[in-house]
Amino acid sequence: MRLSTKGRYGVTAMMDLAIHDNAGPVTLADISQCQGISLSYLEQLFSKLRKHKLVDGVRGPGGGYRLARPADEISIAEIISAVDEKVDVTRCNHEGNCQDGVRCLTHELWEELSDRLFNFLSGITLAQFANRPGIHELAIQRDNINGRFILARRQQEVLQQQRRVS
Amino acid sequence: MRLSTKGRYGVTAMMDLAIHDNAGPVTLADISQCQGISLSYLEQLFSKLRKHKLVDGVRGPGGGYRLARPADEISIAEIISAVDEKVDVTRCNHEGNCQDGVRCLTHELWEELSDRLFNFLSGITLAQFANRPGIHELAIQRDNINGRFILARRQQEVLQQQRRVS
DNA sequence: TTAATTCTTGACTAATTTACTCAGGTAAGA
DNA sequence: TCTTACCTGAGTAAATTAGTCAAGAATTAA
Repeated sequence: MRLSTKGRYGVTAMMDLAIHDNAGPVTLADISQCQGISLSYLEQLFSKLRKHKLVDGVRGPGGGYRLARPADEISIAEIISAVDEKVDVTRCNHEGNCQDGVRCLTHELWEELSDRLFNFLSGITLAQFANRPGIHELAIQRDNINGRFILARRQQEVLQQQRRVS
Repeated sequence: MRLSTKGRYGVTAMMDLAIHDNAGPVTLADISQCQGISLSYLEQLFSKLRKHKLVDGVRGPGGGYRLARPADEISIAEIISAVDEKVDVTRCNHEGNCQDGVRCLTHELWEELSDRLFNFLSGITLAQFANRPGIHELAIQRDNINGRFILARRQQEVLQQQRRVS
């Protein structure tokens, strides 16, 4: 179990998707502007999220990313381990090289702590954050104020249709 | 909240101290050999642990480090934040520069998750690992087999006394 | 008192990871 | 066909990690 800013970026970006889940795909450019993360860096993160089947990419105009599964089936632990890429296999690989028993001992204790942490984060889903009362409305409202995102896009569509008619 | 190998080193080293707590100070050289961490790197980690009042250093022959408080009053969260040195203040510092409300929104959600994690780790103490039935006996036994640590040091003292007598 | 031991501090460095840039692709819709 | 936006990979600057080296201070044992 590891937790760095990389994991935080992954989780916050996924929260963003979850909040806008029912309003079409979200572009990385939007997330980039909102969260202050470089676009290409996000592309790398989402490449991993895609490979781990956590998001679906939708190409072409109007495309972007959406959650691959319902928000209540995606845990924080999944996101972090997808992005942070577990490393660091314990040096004592249960062979002859672990000559000192006490190392193994504290290793075992650490493994247990790590497991507890993972289980804790497995029990927390995106939905617990996205579906809280008021959050969704607040998001739409704020998007609207800033004149971007999905609502802004819808407005553009309306404008284009009006032009076509006239 | 962050969690890297540095934090793991800190926690496992502290577990080591907790296990040997009632048998005098533990030297960094011992921990270094047991855990496979370089001595000087441990010195840096323990410098931080000392500044955060988690351990006491005992100088001179027979010295080493011991816990500054009982193991049941030291939480994992304390150790990690002492060693890992919280960084990364959120970019949106509640001033005018956070122009996009959605950023603030996901930031708040992240903060909440971070808090939950911290509270979880605050509820886990060193004692929960060190005081488990059998652990302590096992540690002594293994130390004995490897002929090092406190027991080995005691044996040396006995031998030296015998020399004095003869 | 002297020597050995062990903590304590600081400066410096190699390796790794993070965060980012650039530069080109490819698929899908208008 | 043109634009949009995903997708990929190579390369890079900055930060962090992990470690080395060297000197010094406190304490105990001889």
